[in-house]
Amino acid sequence: MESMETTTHQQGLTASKDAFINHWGEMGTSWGVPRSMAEIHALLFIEGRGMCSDEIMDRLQVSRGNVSTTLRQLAEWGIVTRTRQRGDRKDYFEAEQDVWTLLSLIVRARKRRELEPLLAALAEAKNLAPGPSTDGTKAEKQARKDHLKRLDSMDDALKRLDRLSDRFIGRGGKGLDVAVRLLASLL
Amino acid sequence: MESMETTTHQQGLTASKDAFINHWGEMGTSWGVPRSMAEIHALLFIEGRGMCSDEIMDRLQVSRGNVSTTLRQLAEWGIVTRTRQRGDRKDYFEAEQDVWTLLSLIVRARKRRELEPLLAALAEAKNLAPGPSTDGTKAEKQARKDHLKRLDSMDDALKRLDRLSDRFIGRGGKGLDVAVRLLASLL
DNA sequence: CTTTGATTTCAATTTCTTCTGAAATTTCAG
DNA sequence: CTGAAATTTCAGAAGAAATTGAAATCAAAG
Repeated sequence: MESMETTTHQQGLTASKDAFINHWGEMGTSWGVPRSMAEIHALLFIEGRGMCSDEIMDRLQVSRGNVSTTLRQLAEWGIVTRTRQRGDRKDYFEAEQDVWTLLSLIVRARKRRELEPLLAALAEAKNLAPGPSTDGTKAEKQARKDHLKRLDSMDDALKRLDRLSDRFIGRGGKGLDVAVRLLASLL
Repeated sequence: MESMETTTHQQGLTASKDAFINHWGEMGTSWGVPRSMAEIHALLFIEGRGMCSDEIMDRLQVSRGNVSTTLRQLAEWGIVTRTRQRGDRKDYFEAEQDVWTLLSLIVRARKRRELEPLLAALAEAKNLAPGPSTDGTKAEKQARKDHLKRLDSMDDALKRLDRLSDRFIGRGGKGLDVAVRLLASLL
């Protein structure tokens, strides 16, 4: 019976999608991303087509407000694109389908939001630190020197990562892919 | 007046340390790390010496229970080392001082806790997905094929990252440093 | 073995984040 | 301009996560 087969397949397909969505949402929480945001993204990714807010609400059982806010953020980060279909007032959203581009966009957004402010903070901490003047006991001088060294080593490492991500993630999208293949090939 | 100079320097040093601790704690929260855990780590890093729980409690104003639990986790991840001084019942803790080793340890811990479970979840999702049998409409067959392709592309990318991190982060500690310099030199 | 000092555990609490839902706003067709 | 259909906003509710603190446990010294 043809339709029974089809039903079974559909069930499997849906179960597989659900599993993906659930786990992606779970992962989100441990990375500081709200579960529902990760789930909405996972849904759009795994469906691979434009969806409107009503469909998303129904499928994931989340509120309209949540969907609206979340989609705006995802769109800001470039992970999701808003499109409209002619003769239809609704907005449709679809997720970036290329995984490396997706990862690049995520890295880029986090770099902006978090790495850059941290670098600014390190600069501030360096400013506050006393310079290497000659007074104080020997131990005090050493302590000031060591402190600056710690700040510098942290600063150096993060700046290096910052520049690297500019290079390999900047523009295009395949940069990350290239970098990973390159590293892998160099053992 | 010598002691005044010294006082000023001490103040600057403390202010600089505090700034570092505060910002590191702030960063922690946006990466899903409890603020107090990030702060405790920052304190140990920036002091660069063994500290006992009482000193940490006093300095950061956090509870004994919190300090105990947090230090155990940091020690589990290898970011912090527990030591004892002879003739002293207290435990002393000090943080890894090499920044690249530190970053490696962080990446390793997150990989274990999050990347590996996600890879397992993807395998599960693949299992649940219907295979590419020939029945159903043309559109249905295509949908099954596309779905598997999405899961595979995600799986591929994450597995690649998983393997890379094994290579460059595994053992030692300087692997990350090498990888970053390598990439930077290759433009 | 007992005492003392330290650490661990965990239920209760507090704090912070996320989510909801309805009102306000915007958009567009007619 | 008007009204229908959609989106956005945001105050409050719900929920999740972090933190406390005190009791239980453990460990070393005597």
